[in-house]
Amino acid sequence: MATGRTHRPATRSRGIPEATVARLPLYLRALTALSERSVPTVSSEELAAAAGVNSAKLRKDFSYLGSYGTRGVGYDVEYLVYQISRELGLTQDWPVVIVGIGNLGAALAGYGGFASRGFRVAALIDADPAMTGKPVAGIPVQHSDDLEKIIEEDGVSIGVIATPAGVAQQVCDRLVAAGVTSILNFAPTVLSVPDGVDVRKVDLSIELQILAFHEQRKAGEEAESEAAAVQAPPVPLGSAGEAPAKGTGRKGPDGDVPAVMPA
Amino acid sequence: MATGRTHRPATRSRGIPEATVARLPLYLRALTALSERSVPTVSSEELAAAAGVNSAKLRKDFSYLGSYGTRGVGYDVEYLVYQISRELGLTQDWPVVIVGIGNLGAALAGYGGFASRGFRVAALIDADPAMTGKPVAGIPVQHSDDLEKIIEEDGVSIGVIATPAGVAQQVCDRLVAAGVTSILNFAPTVLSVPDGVDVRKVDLSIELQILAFHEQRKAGEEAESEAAAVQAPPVPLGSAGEAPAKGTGRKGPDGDVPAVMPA
DNA sequence: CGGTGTGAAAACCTTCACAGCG
DNA sequence: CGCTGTGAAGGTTTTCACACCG
Repeated sequence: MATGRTHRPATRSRGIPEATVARLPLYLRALTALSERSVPTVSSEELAAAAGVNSAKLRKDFSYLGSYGTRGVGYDVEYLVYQISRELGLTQDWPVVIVGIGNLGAALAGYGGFASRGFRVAALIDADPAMTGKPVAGIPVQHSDDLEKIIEEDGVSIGVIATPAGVAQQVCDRLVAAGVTSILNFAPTVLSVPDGVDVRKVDLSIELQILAFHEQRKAGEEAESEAAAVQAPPVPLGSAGEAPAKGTGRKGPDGDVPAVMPA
Repeated sequence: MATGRTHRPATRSRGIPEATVARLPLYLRALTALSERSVPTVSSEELAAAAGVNSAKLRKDFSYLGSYGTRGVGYDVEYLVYQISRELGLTQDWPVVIVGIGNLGAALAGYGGFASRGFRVAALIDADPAMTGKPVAGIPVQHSDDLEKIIEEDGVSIGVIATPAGVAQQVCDRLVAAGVTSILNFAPTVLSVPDGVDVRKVDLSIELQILAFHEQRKAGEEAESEAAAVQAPPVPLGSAGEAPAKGTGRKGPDGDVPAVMPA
């Protein structure tokens, strides 16, 4: 998912696997909840359940951070919260800019979990002059002409792109040129960035499509055995099939199966 | 990421790796763009670039679907669009309900990429009576009392949860009880669901934390060599320590390293 | 005894590199 | 000749299972 560098031959040791990094926030959330309920210690089994993973994975993950547990007892909640926060870099605060204050951008600006964990919305930026000055979630929107100035003045290194897809790459380029090195992209486009810049994307439509895939499969499962009919093997028949139509459409490559390409 | 089942010992063949499934939507998007520009064929190299992956991976991915390319030429764009759509189950349309019409829910309701690829917002549901009947993105909000009725009448199998974390599990339970078998969760909670139900989550805060981790590492890289000072090894000294205190910030815990657990 | 920490095995995913087809 | 399709190699992640410690 992350694009830029991420490799680096591991100078000495200090190499936490990416998969583990991606789970640390989950653990942290579960631990924070425990902490709020003043639970002093927790076992890998309990914590794993709360985080929705299995305990072997959790223990292995923690083993990359160091030996922070007590055998026969479990983990000290407060202590672990602190260690994970530190590992994730959440003991410092990260100013963040959000570019593109439409529906989504506004929702993000108002998102609580944002401020809670070390992130601070340093600025909201939009290209629409009509938005300039209007407060969204208590923060006045600034015009995108000032993007570079804002980034530099505030020392922002993380940018969130919530613009339409069409302008996302331009916005990205400007952010990067101004010094941003991590980008969270909500626009449905592939961003290209120079080495050393990380991009993560969040795409509703992709998530839904993945769900649809599994959903479809569940439906097919009922009629399971060998009835290789509607959407099965990669060669035979040449029945109907009816191709797409609208958002995509054109004629309708219909012979469905290989053999010869339509067009 | 997906929670529920996903395993199943692969009854016969028909096993597209999860990682591949997760990329199909990306390919589809890139292909759709090419299709709109009336590009007839594309090579694995070109398509891979457009989708932001490398070409070997793309070819391997496609090989799980079948042999849809032409050696020496490439892939027929229209044909591939259709094959991938079919594989993902996008040739049928999927009614979707969105529960929780706050800022985020409203943004999702208005999201274009939604309707475009086979998904149809069948209903918007919110617990606030003041919202009931109010149109959001052209669709009137319905009250959550009617949740079960809506799901059943429309044959909805995909639900999107955009409620506050506190009620997400209850909403999830009701959705599942009413027949939903795929859930996209935007609330920052781990949902537990019975076997056979898929959950995917989207969590802004987690994504930001992952970025922060890499960002922090970049910063540390500048002072690289062996100056094992600030955030290094897992054993020595035993200075301050000072556990955190809720929100995040407080003093400036700096003694930093382990040795003894605070608490 | 109970639960962590971890080698070793298994599963999964990516990349390489090239045979083979159009 | 050019590009797909794919075995095989290499890497990463997950799971197992148990030694070891409090």
